[in-house]
Formats: sequence, C-alpha cells, structure tokens
Amino acid sequence: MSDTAEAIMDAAERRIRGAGYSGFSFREIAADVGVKSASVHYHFATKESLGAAVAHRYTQRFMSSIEREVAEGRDVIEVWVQAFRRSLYGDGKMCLCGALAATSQDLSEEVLIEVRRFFELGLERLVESGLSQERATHVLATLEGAMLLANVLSRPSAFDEAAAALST
Amino acid sequence: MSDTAEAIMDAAERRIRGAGYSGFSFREIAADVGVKSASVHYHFATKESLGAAVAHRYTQRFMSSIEREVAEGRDVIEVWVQAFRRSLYGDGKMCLCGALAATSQDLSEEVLIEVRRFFELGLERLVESGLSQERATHVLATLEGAMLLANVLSRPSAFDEAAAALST
DNA sequence: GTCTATAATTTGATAGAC
DNA sequence: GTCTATCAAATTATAGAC
Repeated sequence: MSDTAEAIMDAAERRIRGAGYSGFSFREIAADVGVKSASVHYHFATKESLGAAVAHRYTQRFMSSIEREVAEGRDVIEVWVQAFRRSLYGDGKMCLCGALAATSQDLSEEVLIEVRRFFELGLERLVESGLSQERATHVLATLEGAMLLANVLSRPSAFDEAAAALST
Repeated sequence: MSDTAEAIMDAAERRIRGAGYSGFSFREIAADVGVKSASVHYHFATKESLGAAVAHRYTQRFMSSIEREVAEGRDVIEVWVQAFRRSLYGDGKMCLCGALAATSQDLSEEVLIEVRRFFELGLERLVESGLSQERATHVLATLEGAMLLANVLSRPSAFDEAAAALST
C-alpha cells in the first residue's frame, strides 16, 4: 500500500465521517491529497471500491484497538465507550460506519457488506466478553446514537451524558 | 398546501429516510409523484427549502404524536420507544432527522437548523417529563442508535434488543 | 504514478409556452 | 400548475502522453 493510497483513504475517511458516502467526490479527495482525480482512480478504480476499502480498514483498526485494550485487563464497557469518545473528541465527527449505516440505501452491495461487518463483529465481540445479546446491542446502539447527537448538536458533552448510563 | 406539494414532501421524506440528503434528486422525487422536476421546483424553489420543510413537518408530527400519547397518561419512556418502533416496523427506514444528522456536514444551514430543532425539542420534552438531562440524552441516543443498527442489519429485532434496557 | 483532456451522465435550476 | 427544452456545473470514469 503506497503512501498516496493511504493518504487517499485518510482523506476519504474524514470526508465520509462528516458528510457520508454521497457527500464526497473524487475531486475533493484529490484536492485534499494534492493530486488530480485521475490519480485517485489509479489507486481505487471506482468510488465503491474506495468506500469499501476505507470501511474495511476502519473496522480492522477499531477492532484491533478494542482487542488490545481488553487484553490489558481493562473493563470491556469502558474500553468501548473510550474508543468512541476518543474519536468524537479528536475531530468531532461521526463513527465512519455509523455515518454510512444511516443512509444504507445509498450504498452499493460492496460497501454495505463492509459496514454490516463492522456491526456484526462489534456485537460478536461484546457477546464474547460476556454481555448478553440484548446488552451488547444496547451498548453499541447507545454509543452510535451518542455520537450522532453530539455531532449534530456540536456539543461533545452530549456523548458523555448519553454514555454515562453504560458505565454504572 | 396543495395535494401535489404534500405528495412531494411525502416522497422526499421516504427518500431521505433511506438514503439521506445527498441520496435523492428532484428527478427521482418527480418520478415518485408522477410529475416533472420543473413542477417540483414550482412548489419548492430549492432542494434546501424542500429538505428544511420536510424536516420541519416531521418534527411537528413527531412531537404532536408524543404530546398526545403522554397526555393520555401513558408512560413517557414507553411512548418514545413506541414512536420510533412504529416507524421502523412500518417501513424499515431511519428516523428522518437521524438520517440527516448522521451526515450533518453535508447539510446547508437552513436544513441543519431544522434537524437540530428536532433533537433540542426532543431533549427538552423528555426533561419536562421529569427525566434528568443525562437520562434524556441517553434515551434519545439509544433510540436513534437502535434504529440505525436495525436498519443497516435489516434486523428489526435489534431495535427491541437495544431499547429493552430503557423500559426496565 | 501522475498528468491533461475529455466522454457520458446526472444534478439543481430557469425560461417560456400552454 | 404543469409542461418541454435547456443551461451550467459537477459527477464518475477512461484514454493516452509523459
């Protein structure tokens, strides 16, 4: 994976987290990176393949981070809350897969598969940690909704208010 | 408000709930209603004004429904859970303002104001019903996230799993 | 690998006839 | 109020030079 390809994925991730799949264009990504849109197509043939690649990388990174921190013996719920919280307070944008999931009928099958994978793996991992299916779904839903509210209201503290109930 | 204008808003609401603001076009709306896109522009000068009008109507309807049911003496949390649940099980799509909020950087100021109003009024109403600010934010976040998960996983029961903890 | 140039389509929006 | 016709701009994507 070249530096340019990684820079393209970084730019796409940022754009998608703010404006969703239909909210970014190859020309915008190219401008962010400092190349022309034809060069973006050299690295990612289609917009769908770029979207899918970004969602896949996001899931890998997210789950690896969770895995590592849980292995350190930290409380599972706390690890999940902090993973989302860091992202929100870092740049005030949505969860990438949350932003894509909210407009799922706007996604091609290729992208949708990757987005679903994020939520399926997430629930699976929470259940493995000992939570019931109900509790796992509640935790993931609350964190996604908490990011959505904090994001649209431009009030990061809304995330903490919404997530507080998970820690008790 | 003419029948055509209402039909246009209905079509736009359905499209936005599935694919977000950038996920629908005037031509698609026109085809849904059975007119030409120029006629859509006659009723709504710009896409932004249509988006704002649809979000405003959605908020009015939603809050009126909540108000009516709470006045009947029903449990407040249960009223909110059922309001979202009916919508999801009705057509398996997102909350309109949730779908818009998830890609908030893709919205014009005109639309964003209406979307924010939905969440601000919602929190206000929950607090008026006796919930703490924290609890109100938790309830709204959980319900939006529950719709998002159920929607993207095509599994309505995920909503019930996520929302179950609110009723206990 | 990146560029210029361009094709093919879609988009929001407008002018003017009826 | 709705239509046909059209515009200007933006979109994804490709061809071919360097």
